[in-house]
Amino acid sequence: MSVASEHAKAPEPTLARLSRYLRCLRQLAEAGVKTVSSKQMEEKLGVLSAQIRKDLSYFGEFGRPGIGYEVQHLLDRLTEIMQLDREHRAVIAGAGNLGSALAGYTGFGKSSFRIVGIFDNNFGKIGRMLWNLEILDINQMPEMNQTLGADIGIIAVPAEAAQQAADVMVQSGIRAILNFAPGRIVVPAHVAARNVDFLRELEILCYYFDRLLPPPLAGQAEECAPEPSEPK
Amino acid sequence: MSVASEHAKAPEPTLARLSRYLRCLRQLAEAGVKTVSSKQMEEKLGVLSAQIRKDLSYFGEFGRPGIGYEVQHLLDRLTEIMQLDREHRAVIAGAGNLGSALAGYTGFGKSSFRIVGIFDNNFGKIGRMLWNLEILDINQMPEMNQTLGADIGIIAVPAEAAQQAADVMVQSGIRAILNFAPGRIVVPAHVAARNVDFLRELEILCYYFDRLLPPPLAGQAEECAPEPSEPK
DNA sequence: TAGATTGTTAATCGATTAACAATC
DNA sequence: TAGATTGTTAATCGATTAACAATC
Repeated sequence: MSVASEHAKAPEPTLARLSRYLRCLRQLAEAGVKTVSSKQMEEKLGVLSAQIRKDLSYFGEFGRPGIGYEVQHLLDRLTEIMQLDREHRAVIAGAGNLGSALAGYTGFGKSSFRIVGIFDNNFGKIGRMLWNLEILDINQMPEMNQTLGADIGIIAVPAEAAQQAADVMVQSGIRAILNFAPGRIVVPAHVAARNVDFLRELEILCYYFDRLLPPPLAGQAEECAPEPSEPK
Repeated sequence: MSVASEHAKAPEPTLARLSRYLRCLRQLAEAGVKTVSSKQMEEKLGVLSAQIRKDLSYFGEFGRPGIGYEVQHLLDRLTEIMQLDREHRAVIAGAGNLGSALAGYTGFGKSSFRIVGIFDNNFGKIGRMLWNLEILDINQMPEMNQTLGADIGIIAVPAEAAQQAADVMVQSGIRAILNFAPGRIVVPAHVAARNVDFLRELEILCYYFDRLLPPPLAGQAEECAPEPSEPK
C-alpha cells in the first residue's frame, strides 16, 4: 500500500497547466460565471481543449458531456488536488533585498501561503524587525520551526550559501523548497525542490534577439498577436 | 534570405540546458580547467553526455573526438550563441519591493546585464532615488529609452498593471520582456517574453506534498540523494 | 430530436537516449 | 596501436493532438 496518492503520475507539464486552470477558474468564479467548457477555456488560455480534458482526466471526471464544467466544482476539486485547500506556512532564508521583498509581498492575497519566519546568518540583521517579523538566526531554524510549523522553505541567499540553507531547511522538517539562488541544490528524495532562476530566463531571452520575426516597419500601426508569444 | 540566424530551431529545453552548460563552463574556466568531456559534464550537471552532445550539435562542432572540449573555446562559442557577448541594458517597470530588490541585485556580477532605469506610475515615488537610479514616470519610458537604450524590460508591477507595462515597453522599442507578475502578457511576434511565476512554482510544490517517497524514520541519519530531486 | 461537449483511445509529434562509425 | 570521445543516426519514450463514441 503506497503512501503516494493514487493519481501521482500526471506529467509535470500537466501540473503547471493545472495551476493555470486554477487561476482561470478563480477569475470565472469571481465574475459569477457558473459553467465553462474546455473550448471556452481554450480561448482564454491558449491551451487546446483536448489538452485540458486530457490533463483533467489524470485526476477524474469533472464535467458533463454536452454541458461542460461547473466552475465552482472544478475549482474546488483542482484546489484539493493541488493541496491548496489548507494553509501552507513558509520560512525565508536570507533577509537581503530579495528576502525582504518576498517577506513583504502583498500578492499572496487570500492564497493558501503565509510567510511565518525569516532567517539570516548576519548578526547585524538578526533581531531586527522586517515587516512584522523578527529576523532570526538561521542556525536556530530547526528549533524555531518546531513552533513555526513551516512546511515550505524559500531560499533567497547568495548562490554560495544556497546549499547550506537547503540543508538547514531539511533539518528543520521542511518538505518543499523554492530556490531563488542560481544553481541547483541537492535535497533528499522526500523533499520537493524547484528553482526560480531569473538570470537563466534573461539568458534565454537573449538567445531570441534577432531570431524572431522582424519588427513591423515604423509608422505602421500594429495589432498585438492574439496568443502570448512565449517562444515555443 | 531570413533575418533569423541559420540555427534558430533548437528545442526550448536545449536553450535552458545551454544556460546550465555555460554556468558550468564558467566555473571550470575560473578553476583553470583546460579541457572537459561530455561525460565529465554529465557528472557535474546530471545531464546525460549524449544529451549534451546532441544539444551542442544544433549549433556546430565544438569538440575533438578522443579529447573532449577546450573549456575556454566552448565557453566563448556558447556565449556568442546566447548573445551574451555584448552588454544588455534592462529597464524595470515597478519600484515596489520586487522592483527595488531587482534594481539593487548584486548578483549580476560581471554578467552582460545592467539595469539602466526604473519606472513607476506613482507620483509619490517618481523623482526619488533608488540605489543610484532616479525613479522615472512610466509614461515617459518611450522617450527616456531613446537615450537609455535598453533592449530588455523587466515587469515588477502588480498583476493588473502587467499588460499596460508590457505595452509601454513594446512602444519603447524593447524586444525582450521578463514578467514577474502572475499571468500572461500579450506581445507582438517580434518581442520575446518569458514569465517568472513564483506563485505557480509554490503551487506546483504543494502538489508533491505526500506524493514523494516518505521521509526516513527520525534518528536514522540520511545521505543526501546524489541527484537534485527536482520532481520529474 | 439535434447540437454540444465530455472522457478516452489512437495517431502524431518531438525530445531523449542508445548505439556506433569516425577520429584523435 | 589501444583507449577515449566526438558527432550523428536510429530507437525509444513520453507528451500533445485528433478523432469519436457516449451522453447530456
